[in-house]
Amino acid sequence: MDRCNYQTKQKKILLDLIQKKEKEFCIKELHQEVENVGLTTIYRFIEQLENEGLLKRMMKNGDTYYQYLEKCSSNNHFYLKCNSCHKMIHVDCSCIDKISNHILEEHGFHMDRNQLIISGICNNCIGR
Amino acid sequence: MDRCNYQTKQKKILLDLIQKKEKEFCIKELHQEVENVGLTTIYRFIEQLENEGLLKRMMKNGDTYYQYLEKCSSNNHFYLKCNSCHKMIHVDCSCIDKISNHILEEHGFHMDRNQLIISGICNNCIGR
DNA sequence: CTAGTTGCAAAGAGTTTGCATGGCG
DNA sequence: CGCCATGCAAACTCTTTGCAACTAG
Repeated sequence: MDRCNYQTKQKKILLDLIQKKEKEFCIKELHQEVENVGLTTIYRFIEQLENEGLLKRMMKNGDTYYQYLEKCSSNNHFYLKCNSCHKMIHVDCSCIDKISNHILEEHGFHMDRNQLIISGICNNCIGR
Repeated sequence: MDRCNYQTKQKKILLDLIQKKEKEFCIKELHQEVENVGLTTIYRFIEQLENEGLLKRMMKNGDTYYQYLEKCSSNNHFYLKCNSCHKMIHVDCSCIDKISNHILEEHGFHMDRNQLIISGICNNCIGR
C-alpha cells in the first residue's frame, strides 16, 4: 500500500478487512467476505504483505492461515497466541530483554526478537 | 510404533530415518531417501506421528517441513531454531520456569511449555 | 500514455481417497 | 486366519501462471 505499488480499490478493500481481524484467517475466508475481488488478486496481495513482514503465515490442522501483525516501533514486543480462542495478544514488555540476554549468554543463541510467538491459553479461556 | 499399530518394515525404516535428522525435512526428501516405501505410506505415517505429538509441522518459503521432537520427561525443555543452518537445538534449562511464571503473573497467560520454539541465529552461524 | 494490476481459465504441485493386494500378529 | 497396512491410480484442493483487458498515476 505504499512505495512503487498502485493503490487500487481491491487492495484497499482487502487491507481494511485484514486489519479488522482479531484472529488468524485463511484465504478462502477472505474470498467469501469480499465481493468483486478475484482469488488471484487475494493470493498476490497476501504475498505482498507477507514479504513486507506485515503478515505471518501459520498452520492449523494442516490448513494455511495468516495473522496480521501491526508494525511496532518498540523493540520489546512479542505475541501471546491462545490455542483456544485463537486470538493473538500483542505484548510490550521488557521481559523479552531478559529472555533474550539469557538465551544469548547461557545458550549462545541470538534470538530473533521480532518473531517470538508464545502459544498457550489466555485468561479468558482458561476458566471454561 | 506402539499401541494398536502394527509394526511394519516401512514404518521402521521411516522412523529410523526421521530420528537421525538434525534439521527439518520434507516429504519429498523422505521419499527420495527411502526405497520401497510408497508416498502414500509416508503421508499416512507422518500424520500418525504428528497426532502423537512427535512431529511438528512448519512452513519454510511456502513449503511444508517437519521436525522430529524427541519425547522428553523434563518439563524444562524448549527449542532454539536457527534460521541460517536450520538446525533445531534442544535446550533443557530452568529459565523456562521464570519465563512461564512471568507470562502468567504479569500477562495472565498460561503458556504451553511444550511447544516453545525460539527462532534466531545460532553461534556457529553468527560469525559468517 | 505507460506501467502496474486485475481476474479468468488453465496448469501445476502437494496431498488424500478408493480399492485390491500383501503382511503382521 | 482376520484385520490392519501398503501402494498404485485417480481424485481433489490449494496455489501459481499466462494473458488480455483494465486502471492508477
